[in-house]
Order: sequence, then structure tokens, then C-alpha cells
Amino acid sequence: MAKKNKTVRPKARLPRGLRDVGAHEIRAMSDMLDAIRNVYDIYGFEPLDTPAFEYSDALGKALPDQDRPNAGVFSFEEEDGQWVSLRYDLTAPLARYVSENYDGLAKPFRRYQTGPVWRNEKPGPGRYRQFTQFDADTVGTDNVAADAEICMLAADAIERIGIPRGDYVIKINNRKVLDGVLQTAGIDPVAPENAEQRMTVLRAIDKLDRLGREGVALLLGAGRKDESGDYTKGAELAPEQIAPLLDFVSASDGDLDTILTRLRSLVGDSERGQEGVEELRQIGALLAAAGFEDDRVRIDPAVVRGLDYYTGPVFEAELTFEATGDDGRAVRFGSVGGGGRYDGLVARFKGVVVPATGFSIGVSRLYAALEALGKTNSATATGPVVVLVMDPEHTADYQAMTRDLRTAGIRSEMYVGTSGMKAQMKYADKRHAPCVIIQGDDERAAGEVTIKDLVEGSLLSTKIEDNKEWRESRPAQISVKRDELVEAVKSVLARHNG
RNA sequence: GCCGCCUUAGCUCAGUUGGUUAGAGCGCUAGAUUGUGGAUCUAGAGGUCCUCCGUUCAAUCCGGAGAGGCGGUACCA
Repeated sequence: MAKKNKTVRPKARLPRGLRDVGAHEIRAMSDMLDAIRNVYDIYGFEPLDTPAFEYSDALGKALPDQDRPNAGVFSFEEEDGQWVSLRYDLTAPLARYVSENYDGLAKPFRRYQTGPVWRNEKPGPGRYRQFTQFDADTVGTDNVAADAEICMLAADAIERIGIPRGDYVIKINNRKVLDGVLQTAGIDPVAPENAEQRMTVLRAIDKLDRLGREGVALLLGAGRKDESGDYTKGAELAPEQIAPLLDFVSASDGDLDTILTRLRSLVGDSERGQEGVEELRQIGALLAAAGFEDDRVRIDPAVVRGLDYYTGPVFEAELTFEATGDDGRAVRFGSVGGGGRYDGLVARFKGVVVPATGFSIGVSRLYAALEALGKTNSATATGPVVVLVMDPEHTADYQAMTRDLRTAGIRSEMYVGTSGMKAQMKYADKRHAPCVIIQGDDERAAGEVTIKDLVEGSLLSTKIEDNKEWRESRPAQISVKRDELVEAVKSVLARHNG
């Protein structure tokens, strides 16, 4: 059988890991971003925006994997042979900006920034290749007061968008403390030859909440095989080295002083470790003095963050409530943001150490959480008032009605299609129009317009089964003089917006 | 990257032991109803059965490769 000669049409589809965003989400997201922006503004941070892509080397040096510069990042070559990359976070562009404008900036420089970032990775549940972050950073001071403030800011921002206190927690740890524990275990954390092992240890600890103590122990030792048969190489630590690390990550019980005392003994005489504990103590004291107790911020040694550029305190914002997903299963949202101190990031441009600390909110995931909580506003889902075109000859009249409504600040539109009245009614219904405006020959002759309340009409329809009755009763309609249109529509709208 | 499952209409899915015309429900368009969104009845439109290669007289179905989706795992700046 000869195949029919069909025209090859392009398939309407989006590349994987990308998605379109509809009206409802745009409105809700916009409200959310406004709320966060408001908090950051109140804290004295200044807005900044940078382009979507930068020269690859300006972003790329932060890449842990130098062998494959294209892995994880979207890059393309310009005509002059230089490579540019889409930004994968907002921190690397900030480092570039600060370095480029260093002399003109008031230091410490505090800025906030939001926008999409792109990652060329395999998408997963709730993970996309384009998503939005909202960052706040303080650049140019090593004062732990800056770190403490970042934590307050993160907590306030999350509460402002509608996550109640108790449903989230900002967890704080310090890389230096972990390094101290490593040091007492006989591993020099700053020696370059141990860098890989140190990161493996960090990643293992990062998985504590998912794999438990046993799983982490395996990853710290020889390695671990998961259910799907995939094998993860471990950090090859000896059992006597693993034990103190497990004690360390499990040291989150008790109040601040208890935890600090425990950490102090775990880091032993490691100078770096003691320094880290002292930083945590100061941050904890500042937070407590500002009224941020452990219902909002807490020290948790299991928080490490995957990044290797963090040099001191690290933070993670976690949602602690469970929601029920579409499939009825409980969904934990987990981490919705994170950050920490990165004293080395600007140095790679400037050659001088410019200490910095910051926090990044993953607004896309936060939005999903809000949606699950039912906290996104759906009130704005009401559509416009629709002016029906009963007779195309009088389009100008309908346009005039629409203009009058718009002038009065009422969201409205004249039907701009070419279908008949029934289709226009269906259209208005689908748009969730609160009411439609009808002016046919009868109304025009009387100098009137008919206003049909669709919300009320829909309620009445459930009581009517006979179609003839439904059509003839013309429920929820009123007729008013043409010049009373705006006032009458206002009163209809007022009924439903109560 | 690795492992598993999946891909048939806009959506959810049947089905063909390989054979001429691939179905249902919902949705969509329209008519019954000269000007009324719901309900009811009727009709209509809509398909490269994911793609390519192979086996075959013949492939949506069998074999191989690839793409895409879902889930896990790894990575996550």
C-alpha cells in the first residue's frame, strides 16, 4: 500500500521541561512576587535586573564540572566565537555586576532580584528547565549580622505570601562546623586533594531526611545501591570517622544552647570548627533578640546545601506541612529556598576577597505550595462583562456601551467574533462573565438594554428541567434605559463581589 | 547519566491472534429552538494508531533504533 502523500506538519509542542503559564497562575504569581518584593524593600534592599544571558566564563567558573561546560547550562556561540550562557541562577550575575561596578557601589551592597533562570537538566516532578527565583544578597561584609538578617528576611517573606508560622522553618548551619568535624575525624577539609571527598560527605549528609541514618552511613562509607539498582559511590570513610559525622547531623535536638554545646564538643580543638560554632551562636543570639524564635528559625546540622561555593553559614527554607496531591497521596514540598555565605565568588573577578551572603527563594515551588494550601486568590477569575452583538449593523452602538463600561472602570468587552447569539452566550459563560449586555431590536426601539446576570441565571437553571420554560422564563434578566446601563451593571457586580 | 513503566481523536481510554471502513465516553461545531449560557435529542467535524528502519503480499499490532511522557535514582550552581 502506497502511503498517502500527506503534508508534513510541525508538531505543536514545547521542549521538555518547559511549560506555558496561564492567566490564573500569572495573576497569583504576580501577587506573590509583589509580597516578597515588599518585604525586601522594607529591609532596605535595592532592586537590580541583569540580562538573561552572560559570557559563559563570567558564569562558568562557578561550575563544579569544568570538563563539560555545556552540561547543565544552555550555551551558544556568538559570531565572534565567544560563548554565552543562559543564567542558571541570580548569584553568578550578581558577582559579575558587583565586580564590574565595584567602585561605584555603596558597601555593603544590598540588592534583590527576581527573574527566570534556566538549567539544562533532566526535568522531574515539579522541576523544570526554566523556573523563577527571587534573591536577596548582601555583598561586602563578613559581619554575621548580615547573615542573621538574611534569615529574618527569608522568614518574613515566606510569611508575607501566606504560609503561616509553624508551616515553615528556616534552618541554619555552618560549613565551618562541618569542616571542624571532618578535621577531628582526621580529614583536612581545606586540602585540595580532599575536596572531592568533602563534597561527597556533604551530599551524603544532605540526604539524611530521605535516606535516614543508615542510608547516610552507607554513603559515607563504601556506597549505596538504591531500589532501582543504581549504585552510588560512597565517601570511603572508616567507621570511626563516620560515627562523629552521624552524631553531628543528628545534633539538632534541644534548644540553642544545648545544640551549640554539643557542636562545640564535636569539633574538638579544630579552630575552624570553633569559629563556625561561634558564628552560629552569634546568629542565634541576633535572631532571638529580634524576636525570631525556633518556631521560625532553627539550627540544624543536617543542612549542608549541595553547592561547594558556600564558605560559612548556610540556610534552607523548608515547608513543614503536608498537602494532598491530585492522586490523593501526601505531598511534602520540602525546600523552597536556600542560601548562605559565599565569600569567594566575587574574588574570582576581583582578586580580592569580597564577602557576601544571600538567600534565594524558589518561587515556582512556593507557588505550587500555595496552590496546595488553597491560598492563591481565585477571586480575580471573574471574566469581563460581555456586550453581545445582536445586530452587526449596530456594532458602533455596542462599542459605545463597552466604552461607557470601561470608562467607569468595569472590565468589559464587546463580542468580537462572528457567531450568533447562542454561541455568544456560550462564550460569555466560558469566560466566566458576571453578566452580558443585550440590545436587540426590541430594546433599541424602547431605548433600553437588557442585562442578564449569568451567575444568578446559572443558579436558577438548576431548578428548571424543561427547555421551553428555561428559554421563555429568561431568568435573571432586567431591562434598563440605555443611559442607566453603567449604574445597573455596577449594582449587578456589587451583588456578586459582596 | 542509570533503572522501570508508558505513547491510539482536543481529553480519558477501548481495540485489532498482522488484512479493505480503527471505536466509546467526555469535549468541540451545528440543528431541534426567527433573540438566550444549563438539561434533552439529532447530526457533523476531528486520527501519520509517537517517529524511522527492518521482517512480510500486507505493519497501528512483530523485531530493532530513536524521540517524547511518567516514576525512581544520580546530579542540582
